[in-house]
Amino acid sequence: MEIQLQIKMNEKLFLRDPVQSELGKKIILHSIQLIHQSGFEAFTFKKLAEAIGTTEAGIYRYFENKHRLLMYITAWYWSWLEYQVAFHTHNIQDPVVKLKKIIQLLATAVEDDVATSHIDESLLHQIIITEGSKAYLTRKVSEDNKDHLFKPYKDLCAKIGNIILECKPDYQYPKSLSSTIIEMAHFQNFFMNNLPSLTDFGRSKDESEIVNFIENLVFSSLNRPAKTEE
Amino acid sequence: MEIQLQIKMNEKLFLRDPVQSELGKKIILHSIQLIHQSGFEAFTFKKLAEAIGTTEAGIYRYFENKHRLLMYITAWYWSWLEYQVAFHTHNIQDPVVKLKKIIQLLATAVEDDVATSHIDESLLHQIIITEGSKAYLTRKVSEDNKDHLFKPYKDLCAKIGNIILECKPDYQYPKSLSSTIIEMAHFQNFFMNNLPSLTDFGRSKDESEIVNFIENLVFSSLNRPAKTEE
DNA sequence: CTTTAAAAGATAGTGTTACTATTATTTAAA
DNA sequence: TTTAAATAATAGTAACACTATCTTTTAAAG
Repeated sequence: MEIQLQIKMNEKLFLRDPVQSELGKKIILHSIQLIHQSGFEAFTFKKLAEAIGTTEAGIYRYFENKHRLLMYITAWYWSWLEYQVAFHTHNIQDPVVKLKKIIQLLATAVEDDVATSHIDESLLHQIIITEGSKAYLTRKVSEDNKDHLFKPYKDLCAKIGNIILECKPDYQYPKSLSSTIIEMAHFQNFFMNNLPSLTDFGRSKDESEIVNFIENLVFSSLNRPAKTEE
Repeated sequence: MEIQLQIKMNEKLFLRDPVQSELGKKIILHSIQLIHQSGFEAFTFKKLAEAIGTTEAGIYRYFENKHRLLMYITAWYWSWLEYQVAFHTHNIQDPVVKLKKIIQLLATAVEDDVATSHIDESLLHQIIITEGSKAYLTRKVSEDNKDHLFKPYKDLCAKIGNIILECKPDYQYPKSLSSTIIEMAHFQNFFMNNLPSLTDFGRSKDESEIVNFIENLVFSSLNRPAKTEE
């Protein structure tokens, strides 16, 4: 049985749909590899074109510029992750168990998903950790947001927020806690590997400790006894 | 009484010390203004030179490139904030009160500090929210880290970590919680203003709600009853 | 099997960015 | 008053971020 997973992307993310052609798929595949290798700053359409064996102009027919390409791959990642979440939490009743599963999915290295041949999810995960926030930390956020380019991220955040509310219906900050979980899963990973003294996992470099930390944080808050102290 | 606050910066951050000359101070002042106006991506040494009334080559005598300049102003900010923390928590005994004060300092807009004439801290605070993480989210982190360029950030993180331990000596993740507080104070602010659906403060756009959220999160964790549930 | 259109490839060109180098002028200390 | 340091002025280069145009290939439609 061979199943190919297709994620429908917002059309504003590209000029020509990359999944519709060989060249398009090569662009995605190689841009992930190149960005992973040398980082987004050093990544250029020229290098990408050389890696693929096409020309700069060829890439520009698919993506307006490299920032839009980054937007595309991050949006793809969040969509894919939402699918992963749906898949792995399916049939789980207890919202606490669900939420733990989600934290684990967020904070743990992913394996390459065979259902998407032109994308290496484990590389992508690494990229999102380092480059993901650059997709929105720009002056064009609001503009990009109006084009709904962050919808996958927001959908995932909303979904996690709802599960948080299932755990504790009167919790006041489901969305903020949700975005905190997402961001911290990545930031703590980046810090652990690059600025270890900002974390408590610098020695072990063990992702499961990030899971423990986030679980501790989240469930302390959600299991908190009704207002007495403070 | 007029007191000027001087922060000693790591010499690797610059080629020529900007606080030692008028031109240098202008570079800092105007770069903060320009980055605040149009963002770090759009910021160039040419524009900066024009704004100051000098030449590109003039700027290059002070800073190797614009990334180093960003490193400089972020490092300056964290040093200044550590001083603020020391100042505002001085004479406070209760570590919980201290920690609350720190959360408030991190998450709340700062007023311009008159003791530093060439720097507008309120603009700087805005810059750090949007551009701060770009200082370390690069391929050069480890290299920059070896030059101790992140020391101010790490010092602040360690300081907060110690106060966390004062609150709860057996807490397992003081450093991770500390970096989480710092990052979330900024990220939730960015989200609140730019991608409000990722937070629960999109309506009010009230910074004090960020303070409440972070306090809730932190003190749930620190007041957590000794292992029983979960 | 041929026409036609779309996609891709090849090539060239432009303005901007990120620098480096050189020389002249100002300023400020010896 | 000399001298050195800092600054200003100017020029130049390689890479980057595009845009334009034209030709060839490919693939669908008639």
